[in-house]
Amino acid sequence: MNNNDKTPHCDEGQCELCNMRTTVLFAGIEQELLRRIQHDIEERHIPRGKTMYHMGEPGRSIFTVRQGLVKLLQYLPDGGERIVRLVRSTDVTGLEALVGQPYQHDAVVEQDAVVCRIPLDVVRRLEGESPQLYRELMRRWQQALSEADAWLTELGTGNSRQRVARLLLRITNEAGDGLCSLFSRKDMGAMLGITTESASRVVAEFKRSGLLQDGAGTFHCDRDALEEIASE
Amino acid sequence: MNNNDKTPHCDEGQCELCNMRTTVLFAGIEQELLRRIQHDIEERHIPRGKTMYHMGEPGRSIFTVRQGLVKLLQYLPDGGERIVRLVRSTDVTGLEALVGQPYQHDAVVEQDAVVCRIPLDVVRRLEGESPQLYRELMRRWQQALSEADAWLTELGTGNSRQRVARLLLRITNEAGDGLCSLFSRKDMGAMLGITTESASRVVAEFKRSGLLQDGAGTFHCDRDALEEIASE
DNA sequence: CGTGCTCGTTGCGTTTTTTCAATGCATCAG
DNA sequence: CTGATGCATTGAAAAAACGCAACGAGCACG
Repeated sequence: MNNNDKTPHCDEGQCELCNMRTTVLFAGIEQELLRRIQHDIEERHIPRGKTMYHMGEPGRSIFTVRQGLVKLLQYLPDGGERIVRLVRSTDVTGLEALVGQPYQHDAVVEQDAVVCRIPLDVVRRLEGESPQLYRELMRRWQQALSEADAWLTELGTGNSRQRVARLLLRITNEAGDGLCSLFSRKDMGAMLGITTESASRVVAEFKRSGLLQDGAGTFHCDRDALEEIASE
Repeated sequence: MNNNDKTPHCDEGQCELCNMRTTVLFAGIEQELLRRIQHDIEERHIPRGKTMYHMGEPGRSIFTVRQGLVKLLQYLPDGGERIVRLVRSTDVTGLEALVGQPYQHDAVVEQDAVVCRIPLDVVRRLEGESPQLYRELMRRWQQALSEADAWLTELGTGNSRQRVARLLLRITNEAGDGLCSLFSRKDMGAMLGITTESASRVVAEFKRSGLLQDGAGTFHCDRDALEEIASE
């Protein structure tokens, strides 16, 4: 169904050579162990708009994101959708599969992504041999939980100007230069619990007042001014 | 500082006899193992209003809740507070301690609680001997995460009538009889991201229209009507 | 080149929520 | 008993957000 770009195993570099080896899930796993499982790990290049997995589907794999950005969606009784989390480089998603649950979200690629799909039974095999992995999994879980809490506290409270400001601060957080690429107004609304129009109005206002400067695909944020708004 | 009611070890029943043994964290742990650690597990009776642990404190224990209800609080830049999750019977909280993080919330008792405090090193000892425990911990983590997502999707979206209705459905969920004890309007507001007054207005309206019937401390909810409102 | 489509923006009237203030009720200490 | 305190409720005006519609820019497609 998804005719994504698949490769049977990492071809840009074996897992043991993977540039993210020290930061991602398998940090601390012995090379020897890693070599044995790398053929079962499938690297996928997934373009914007594609769905990695669907809510309710039985979870047979977990995914580490190497590049790009993935949004996790849940749905309201009335059909509206809400983005509950963003998954980016070095994050893991689909962890619910590990405890036998179906996927809890639709995972939709927001920026072209490269992910590694790790089948459940591979994780199981590793678990048995490397208690390190447990520690690493727990860290990921806690990270997701922290993210969820922050999402609720920062992005789900206050008026729409504050929410948009906090969102902008959050997505420019990593790079200190205040640069970021913007989400669609619809997505912003779904993240902040406001309407598309409200998101648009605030963004437009920020642009007009120079807080947000357009620049070839990416924007530049006046972080100081935004922090002012975010915490007033 | 907290002069809570402490007992050095479970006195109402040893852990191996604990009535919740099959449902809580140690489900599946061998009796023999359990016997060796039970003296390090401290049962606490904590009255309403007390704080189990504070945000930012180094996490040295995790807690299983046996009775009562605990709310997890986070704070906004402007000083406002937000309730991000509720912890109740058979739930575990303070898991962030397991990955070396300070507590992420203030944990405040909402209904008189009985909790078991499990020091980190006890968990560590068990981890080494019983891989079962990992499975169980992951389940808890996932549960907290699901709860956080649902909180965001259900309680953080829609107008105040819908939010209150969903909250009521949620807290009457377990018992099918539609009975529940109500939170203060302030807490409801902090859970739903609305003001105390808005929460009060909606509750008062529900009472007037018979959706919510007062009855000696607890209330009775018309779940059908509430579902109607929640999903309109 | 025109057509249809999506998306961001903006206007405008309506609805919802907030904010500030006042009132009533219960509890508790002295 | 009495005054203080905390909490729920309610009113009224102001502020914020929504819902709907219109418009224009950009883009793919035939």
